[in-house]
Amino acid sequence: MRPSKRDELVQEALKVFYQNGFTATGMDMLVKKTGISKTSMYKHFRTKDDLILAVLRLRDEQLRNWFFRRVEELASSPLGQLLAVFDVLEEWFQQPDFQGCMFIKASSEFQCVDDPIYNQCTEHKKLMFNSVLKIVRELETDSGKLSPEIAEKLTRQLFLLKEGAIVLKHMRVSGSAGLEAKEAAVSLLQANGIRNV
Amino acid sequence: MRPSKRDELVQEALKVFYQNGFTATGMDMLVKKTGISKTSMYKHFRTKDDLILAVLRLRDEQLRNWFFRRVEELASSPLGQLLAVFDVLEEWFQQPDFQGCMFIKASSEFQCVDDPIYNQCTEHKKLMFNSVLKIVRELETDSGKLSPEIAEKLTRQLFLLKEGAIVLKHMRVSGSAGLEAKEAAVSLLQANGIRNV
DNA sequence: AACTAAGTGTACCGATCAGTAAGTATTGAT
DNA sequence: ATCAATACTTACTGATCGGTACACTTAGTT
Repeated sequence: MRPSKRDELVQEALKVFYQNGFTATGMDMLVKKTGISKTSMYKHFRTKDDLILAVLRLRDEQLRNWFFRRVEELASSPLGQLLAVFDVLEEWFQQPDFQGCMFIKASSEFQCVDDPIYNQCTEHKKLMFNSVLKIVRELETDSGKLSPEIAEKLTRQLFLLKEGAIVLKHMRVSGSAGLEAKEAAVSLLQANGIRNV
Repeated sequence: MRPSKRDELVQEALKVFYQNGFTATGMDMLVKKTGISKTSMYKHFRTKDDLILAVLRLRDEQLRNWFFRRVEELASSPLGQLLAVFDVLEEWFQQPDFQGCMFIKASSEFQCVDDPIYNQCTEHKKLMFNSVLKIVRELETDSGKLSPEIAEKLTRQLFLLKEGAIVLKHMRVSGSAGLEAKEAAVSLLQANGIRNV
């Protein structure tokens, strides 16, 4: 198999776009930073937007896999995993190269509703949401599982905390946004009658 | 006094930057959209970044004034105002030209910690935070006001909900993010022993 | 009438933008 | 050894970038 230039390009482009922004990063800068020739880039991707889409696909895979693998490493019960979500969030924030959520940032630069880049960003968030929802559905109350409606509502509320934490951490408004979100999450779980929280 | 071209420029530039992004909007596009000559622009602002800073200053003033005036119109008690924060948030989301938070987006494009634009964005968030904090400090529990530490912690949690709602609304992940945030806020207030919520 | 402040249009600067063309070097499989 | 795929270098396109130079108009003040 090929550990090809293409993958190498996408990986490096991810770093540059993440740190420098999408519009602000020119293809010539990518040539300089990756050492890959422009001809070669355009053989793999027809346009810059196509490259960005590939970068976002990689990031989606990377982040979701890493995130929920860590969650599973930290806890096995549904309740434990749900709380671990916020611990992993904080882990992410503490990484030295943390610069916010790539998808929030990309959707800030490509806001048009029918832009494929914008839509890929929303798709990522929906996938993250569904992964959290899956955990919430397994939670135990004193009277068994949550109703589907309550589970969805609770997940939406927890998701608000998560996204807010990402933004406020990136904007340096809050130093420990992950932990604050976790505390708030505990309150929300208790308010919904979750056992043993 | 002059209702001058300068103000006109900043107001129009705000709209264009908001809908189209900062880096993606060139000065020539601003000429086209505002009808103001480039010479004139550069007589008022030395650089594009200076113009952006002026735009953000205007936006900060506009948004904060509007937001908390609406909050005061909707309720007079501290508890009522705090809940009204999320109603006003939802009002904002329902405006047809809503395109997310200008400061979150600007800080996505200008991420460098020592960039004046980035710093003005964080400043706006801190001002918003302090305004909410001021309300929280007036809340009544069964045993009087909240301790300063609890008040700050609660405000941070509510702020997470607010920022999360902005992002998820902008990314069309949640259709009624303001109301969801409000429900979550109620739970957090109850969890902190606030009276009559 | 003379002066000033604030605005305009046009043309330009060098740099960079996304993307292409043409020709050459490197590589691995057969 | 040959062949084809892949990547390379260099140079280029036309458009646009942020920003400037210069000559002109307009309006208000004195």
